[in-house]
Amino acid sequence: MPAHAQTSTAAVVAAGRRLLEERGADALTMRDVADAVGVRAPSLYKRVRSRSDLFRLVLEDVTDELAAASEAAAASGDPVTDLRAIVTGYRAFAHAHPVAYALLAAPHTDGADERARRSSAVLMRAVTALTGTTDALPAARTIVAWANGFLAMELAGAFRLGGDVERAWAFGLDRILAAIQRGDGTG
Amino acid sequence: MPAHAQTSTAAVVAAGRRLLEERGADALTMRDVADAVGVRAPSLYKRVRSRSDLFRLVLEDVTDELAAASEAAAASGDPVTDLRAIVTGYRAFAHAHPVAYALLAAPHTDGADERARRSSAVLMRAVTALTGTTDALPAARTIVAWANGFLAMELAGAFRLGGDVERAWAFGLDRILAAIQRGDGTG
DNA sequence: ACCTGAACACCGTTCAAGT
DNA sequence: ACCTGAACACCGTTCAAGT
Repeated sequence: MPAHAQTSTAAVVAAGRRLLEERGADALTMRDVADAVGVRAPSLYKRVRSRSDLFRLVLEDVTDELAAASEAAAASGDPVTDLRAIVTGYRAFAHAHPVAYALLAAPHTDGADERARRSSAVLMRAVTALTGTTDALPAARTIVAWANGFLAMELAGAFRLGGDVERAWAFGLDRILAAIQRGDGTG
Repeated sequence: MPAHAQTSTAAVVAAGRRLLEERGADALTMRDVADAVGVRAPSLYKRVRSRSDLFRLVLEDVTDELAAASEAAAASGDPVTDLRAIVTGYRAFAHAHPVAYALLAAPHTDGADERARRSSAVLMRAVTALTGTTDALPAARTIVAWANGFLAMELAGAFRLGGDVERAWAFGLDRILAAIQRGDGTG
């Protein structure tokens, strides 16, 4: 009589994501994930290929959720309003899931391209509406680089020395939104 | 007769940095560092408190070198020229030491503040000359966030999907330098 | 078909014993 | 004073054996 499945890939990924966020990347061990889903560590290998594969699945889950949030945020039809909503959504997501967000900047494994394309599609659409097609790609890379860099530094505590972090965020967002729409041919 | 020292903290840190850059963060093991300096792993604990302490020392070494490069790069006296030189220097450093640079964005331990202040002093001076004191802090955070974010994405391969990365870099740098000097009161 | 304990080759780290 | 081998408590992962 075949043994019944005690868990599922989805449950393993969910447990991994919870452990990652609550106790950090180093605490995401196969034994602790197994404990969380009620099996022994070797059984996890029926669900995931390896620990790094589990890590990849967890980050894909995070990416999917971030993409869905972006899609929901960009609903006004006005490109500047939508871009503000998308980027503000990034920040809210980063604050809600700091460990996972910080890891999204880590080197991608093969196969992450399609997901990256999807997660940036909403932003590309708003940027293209703002700048036209010629500047859209470098403009999108500018705003995403700034947002990711700012949030990475914020999550890492690099702004602890003082000053007003909220003002720095508003300043950067205002200036960059204004800067990418100037069609002065420097791009 | 006391045993003679076979290595030094400097040699341990240098070996750790070499291993980190050549084989990645996971390959920086105490046993491999010990091999590289000609002792056994337990002897390393006479030089560093722990593996994470060694990691911190390695990243401080990297930070010092980056700060020195920035100081050397900012020599023209013109703030825009200096800022371009500093940020271009960040990129050259990131390309030369990709593993270490990617780790500089990681969460800081206590005591890293003074080093962070030193490494950003040159940039703060150029930004202040460009924007005046009122906007200097948010303006500096905007350009550093963009540069760090861009380089993190570049090193992570996030730009593999196509387009001209060099153009995106030039576009972002041009637009941000122009944007932070506009004194329009939005900051 | 999935689950398990035992085992393997690793880790970081400690410590008593050597010189 | 520093170095060492042995040992400890962990890892990820494999695998034969159970149901």
